[in-house]
Amino acid sequence: MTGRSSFHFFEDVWDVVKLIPAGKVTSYGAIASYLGSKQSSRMVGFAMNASHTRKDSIPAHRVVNRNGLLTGKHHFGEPDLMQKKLESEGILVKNDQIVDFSNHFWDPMIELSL
DNA sequence: AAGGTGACAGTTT
DNA sequence: TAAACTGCCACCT
Repeated sequence: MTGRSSFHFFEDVWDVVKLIPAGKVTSYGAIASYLGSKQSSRMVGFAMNASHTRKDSIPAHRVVNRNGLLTGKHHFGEPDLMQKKLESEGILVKNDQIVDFSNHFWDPMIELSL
């Protein structure tokens, strides 16, 4: 490694997001932490924004902030589309917040560490 | 080419 | 206690 920062942060983020099972959700910070840059949670959100430019279907609706709040719902075309998708997977959302968030939380650091 | 932006999170004042 | 600042790194103009 001669200082070559070939970090495809976005691709790594998308790869993790695609591994999130239906009915589960995770946070930006959890993904960033899994990638080794827990302070880069903002980039994870930005990667979600860029996910629209990808041909691959990124389940961005399974990624919320650490409060379980659907902060990115505004980027799904329709404001309620994110909530609909989550509810369609069995996740109950109330007032833009995931009910029983910790019960549906999927930590890549743990699940992918096996 | 350089600067500003962004769907967060943690720390400090 | 709550509010504000900083860190982080790729993408867009």
